[in-house]
Amino acid sequence: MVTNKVRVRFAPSPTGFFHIGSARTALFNWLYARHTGGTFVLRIEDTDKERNSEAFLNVIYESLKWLGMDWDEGPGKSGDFGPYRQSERDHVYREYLEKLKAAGRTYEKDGAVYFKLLGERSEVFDEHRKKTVTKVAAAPAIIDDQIRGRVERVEDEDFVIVRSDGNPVFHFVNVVDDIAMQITHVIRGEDHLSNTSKHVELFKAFGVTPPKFAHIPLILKSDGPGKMSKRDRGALIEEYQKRGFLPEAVVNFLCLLGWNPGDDREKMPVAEIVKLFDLPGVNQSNARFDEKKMAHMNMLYVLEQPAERFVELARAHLTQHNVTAALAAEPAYFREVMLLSQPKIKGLEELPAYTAYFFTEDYATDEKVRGKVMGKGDPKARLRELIEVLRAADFSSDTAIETAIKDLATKNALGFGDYQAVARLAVSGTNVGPSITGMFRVLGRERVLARLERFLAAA
RNA sequence: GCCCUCAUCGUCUAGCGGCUAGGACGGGGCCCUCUCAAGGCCCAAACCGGGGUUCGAUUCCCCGUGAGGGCGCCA
Repeated sequence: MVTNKVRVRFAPSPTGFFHIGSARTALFNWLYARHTGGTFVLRIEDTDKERNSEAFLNVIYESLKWLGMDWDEGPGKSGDFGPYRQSERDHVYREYLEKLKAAGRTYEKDGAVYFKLLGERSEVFDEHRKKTVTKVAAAPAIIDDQIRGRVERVEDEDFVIVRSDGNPVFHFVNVVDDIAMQITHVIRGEDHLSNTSKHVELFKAFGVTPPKFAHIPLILKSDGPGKMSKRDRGALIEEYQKRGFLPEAVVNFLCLLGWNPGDDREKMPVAEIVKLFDLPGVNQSNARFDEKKMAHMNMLYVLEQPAERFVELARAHLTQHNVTAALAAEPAYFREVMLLSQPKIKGLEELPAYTAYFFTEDYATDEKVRGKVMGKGDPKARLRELIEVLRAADFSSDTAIETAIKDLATKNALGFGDYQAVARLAVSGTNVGPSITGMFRVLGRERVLARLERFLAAA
């Protein structure tokens, strides 16, 4: 069965947490598959038995699902090219190894199987590795790269394809599976570019035309030298999930690291990205990770969430973080508090602190703010006036409350702010929060009056 | 050390021989305003260096320099 349909694969190895760089590689593969109407294959490269773990494997599945990258073939899916875990494909590797042996392209040394390059051999002392190695004067491998153009590199040393313990190594299984799974485009990080000459030699040895390669730029750490590593802040996908980032914001941000639609657009729905994404649009230079820009993108998505979805997201986030006081509240009240907060926060992670005083009478008071607010005029007198007015005020809408306070201020030749500041301090303990009228309306008359009186008594 | 890749504001980037070098994040200022945000307007901020090619280079070529990657019986 030969088709010209695009088949791409994302081939992570479960040896660590799911990294932002891996996520973007997955994303570019997924986008390309969806853009071309091709097939997105998930293949697990778990040939290193020592370092693999099922826990990490689940993190990969969960992260991909969370980001909305569904795979067409792979673990948990049917497919004509399975199994999709390399640990279960030993028979395939054995079969392909025989082909290489039959072609006289292998030899054994120290119990390991080596792939034999074609060309003149000579012994050379390698300064870097401090040992003598056998160099092969091979013809350069041609890498047809969709992003970098034609790249030539000479592979000049035989390399191990099966370890002495019998397990095949990455370069070998990677190529074998790309052949067996009929992969048409290999989209991966630029850190693999130098290795690609090994892969090209293997493809040639199997008599197969190599797939198109596309080596995408790397993501560099935001400060300091080198590429992003798992220890860097912002490196782990599950961290974004925990912090309440919206997956569509993460996807949108990630796709902009090394790609752009060709114009000024940045915030785009994923369907639009799928429509516009193509390999020639991918940049060639590495990108530095910028947490602030990521946070900004997230805020844009928080702002535009429909009310019901936002409340749902908020509940999920507070549940994940065990914010019991909020979760115990009446659903209708919870909803009002969250919707009041939505336009004011940059991310879900602000929610617990931002809304705490709505769900407890035991909220802290910011002493710095207290000092500032209580030092101006006669705040206690204003509180007393406000309490009087609120006892009879209409609490059914923000504007009704606003009118009541404005009338009071006008009567006493003061401004709205003269009442707002002290009332906010009394009711929330801080100077940060939603509009005072919204706060009053949601908290309700009883709660507001109780808090104002309690504050006044203690002042 | 050898090999590969890359190079525009601090950062992400647009530009594909002729532009006042555009946008976004971040920073600064002003406006709006019940706090804090958000938002609106404005400002500062870049073509790594040197040679070519060309009437003309940010753009094409070469050399430096810088950055990143690879050189495992890891992936």
